[in-house]
Amino acid sequence: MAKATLVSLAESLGVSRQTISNVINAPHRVKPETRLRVEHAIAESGYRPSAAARQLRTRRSMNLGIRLMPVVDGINGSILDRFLHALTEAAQEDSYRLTLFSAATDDDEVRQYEELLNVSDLDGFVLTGTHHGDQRTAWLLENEIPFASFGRPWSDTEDPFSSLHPWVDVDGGAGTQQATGLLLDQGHTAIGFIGWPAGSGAGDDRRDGWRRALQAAGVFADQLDVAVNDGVPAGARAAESLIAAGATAVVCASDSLALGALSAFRSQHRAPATPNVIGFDDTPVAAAVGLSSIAQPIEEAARDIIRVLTHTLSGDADAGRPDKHLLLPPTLAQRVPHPLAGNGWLG
Amino acid sequence: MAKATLVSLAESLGVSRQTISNVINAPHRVKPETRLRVEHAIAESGYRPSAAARQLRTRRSMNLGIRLMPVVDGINGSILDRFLHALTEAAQEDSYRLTLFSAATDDDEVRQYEELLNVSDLDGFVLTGTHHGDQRTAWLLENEIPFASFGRPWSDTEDPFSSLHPWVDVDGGAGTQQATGLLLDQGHTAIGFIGWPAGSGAGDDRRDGWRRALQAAGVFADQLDVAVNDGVPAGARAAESLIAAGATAVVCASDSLALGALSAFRSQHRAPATPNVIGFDDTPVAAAVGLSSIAQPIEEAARDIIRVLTHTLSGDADAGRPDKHLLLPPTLAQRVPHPLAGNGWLG
DNA sequence: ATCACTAAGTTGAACGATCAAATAACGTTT
DNA sequence: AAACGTTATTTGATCGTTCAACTTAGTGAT
Repeated sequence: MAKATLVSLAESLGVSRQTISNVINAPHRVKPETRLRVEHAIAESGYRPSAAARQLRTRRSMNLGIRLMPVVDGINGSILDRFLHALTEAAQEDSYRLTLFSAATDDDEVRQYEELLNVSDLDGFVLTGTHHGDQRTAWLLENEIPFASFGRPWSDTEDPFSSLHPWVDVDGGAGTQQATGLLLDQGHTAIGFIGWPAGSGAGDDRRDGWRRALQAAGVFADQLDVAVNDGVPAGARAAESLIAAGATAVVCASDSLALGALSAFRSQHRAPATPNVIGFDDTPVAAAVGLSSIAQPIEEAARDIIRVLTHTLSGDADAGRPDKHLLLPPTLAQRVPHPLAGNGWLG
Repeated sequence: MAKATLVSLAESLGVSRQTISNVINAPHRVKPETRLRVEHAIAESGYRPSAAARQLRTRRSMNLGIRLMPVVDGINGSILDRFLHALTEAAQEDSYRLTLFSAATDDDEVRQYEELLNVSDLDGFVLTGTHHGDQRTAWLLENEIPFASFGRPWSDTEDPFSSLHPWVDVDGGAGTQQATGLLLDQGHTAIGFIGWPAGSGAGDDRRDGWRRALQAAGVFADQLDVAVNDGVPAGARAAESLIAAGATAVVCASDSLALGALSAFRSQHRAPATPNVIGFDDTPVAAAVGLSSIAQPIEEAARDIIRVLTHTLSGDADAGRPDKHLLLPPTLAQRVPHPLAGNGWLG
């Protein structure tokens, strides 16, 4: 038998196409009796509405685009995994779906926007990893494509809370500040920071948190600040230099770096009774070796991003509108390193 | 100005809509001169074809669905990341896009198929992690939905190479067999295997490879076979019991297990000069600690899956058809453990 | 009996592309 | 110059919905 459509179903039932459409999209408009009759016929015939026809008419695809970031490091990458998951589920709950695309660079990402909008109807985009002078947000704003970003718009001059596009971010600085505060409470004064080279927004923010905590405590430790590219070996080397400079504890911008640092402390037999290395992102590996780490509420962030984006898309009035800009607080996952853990992840 | 369509563009250019359509879809049919004129006008007007209208007419969405598996373990999860990436890129090259969805169980996955087919037009699905008695493949076949799976159809009675649906898989058994062979060559005879409880298809296949290698060498080692659920701690405990039983080397069904095993060997100071623990999947963490591991050609697998699936969808004749069933050989990434590595990942 | 209102259902007209068939333009051959 | 075969372009119909406007019937107030 031929594939069922609204018309074919309507004919066989003796009602109009619109009635069937109403059963699907606005059941309250149909008399319960006929509704049941139609619903039964739908199930019977295996009728499936054509999404294309609906999209053509309603001008909405219920599809959101998201870029799959290049795999950099299996350790930190796992948080992206969680994010993608939460995002998919949140979108699903609001009847949206996620369309993947991959791009090597930001420029490439913009090219992909163009391409995707040409061949696919996307209602909006989710951005991750915003940074200074981000070309992508500029392009999207200019072309009036709806989007929301995980990451605030980093700018030296403008207040992120007055930005034109919705965003959700985690207050990394508050996290490192809290972590540093904890180490201070435990009696450490020579607390180092291992982070990334300046300019990355999120990285600078994390460094600032560490600095703020020390300043508040009246401790001067600017010389205990190291900037390296991410990775376990780099973290170990950085920690070695910090130990040589007298550091007794470190806060790190990532778990990869922290894992290296932990290893450095252990191999120098400088491990105190209480945890003295704190990582960032609370990855599974951190949990496995008992590394304390700053945990981002990533699932919550994903839900908020979807909420704020779908709200923009639904075009509702501002009444009852969720906040367009959200800065979520991280939490500190405190752990006691396993007695054997951390010794020699990679020298 | 209003949004440009084929008709509005055609009018302003003094040509017919079909000519513009041809410029986009079959440029060779249009006189170079007019083609340039049209192309210029397209760029000028910022015209974007409506994907929905095209889909409605052509009855193809160029969209493939893929389920995002639950995050289980940051270590083994990273291979899924690579797979998803490669799949996205391969799809992109063939002008297909990937639509994500998540499902907690297989039953749930089938429900999602239903739902997705109702609200979204998907041309097909990519399945991962096939297993014995897989409900999903059965449902998809019954409803005549095109799909391809990463993972052969596991069955005790039927030959996977005569299965009705296309699949691509990696010959895990060949990998563990080769790995075991290498350990035999190095003089080990008491070689253990740490794998998962029977029934998982891929897991059983890996165990079989180990067994085949030992049988071929005339070694009997059935008592050195341990089945545990995946994880670093479980691997460590399993290795301890194997060491107690006299094992001098182990092959593992995953890097998580291998990491635990490496740790167990080190903490018992039983580390020989040559690597005696071999993992599976060649994850970034394995690379970081210098763990030898069986590497799946995951990018190649992804490309092959897309190729075979898109071919099915294009409906071309069997001539020039790629193989519907592909079993790819893994490779062994041999590494020398870092002197400090592996000591106490988690006892 | 009239009017206003709501509820239930119908109908014509889009939405914006592609397919298939028809026509126009053009150089070649007879 | 007529007939022919390509190539270039146009036209009519169609894909399957939803929107907006319309009919019809039923309810209750005036």
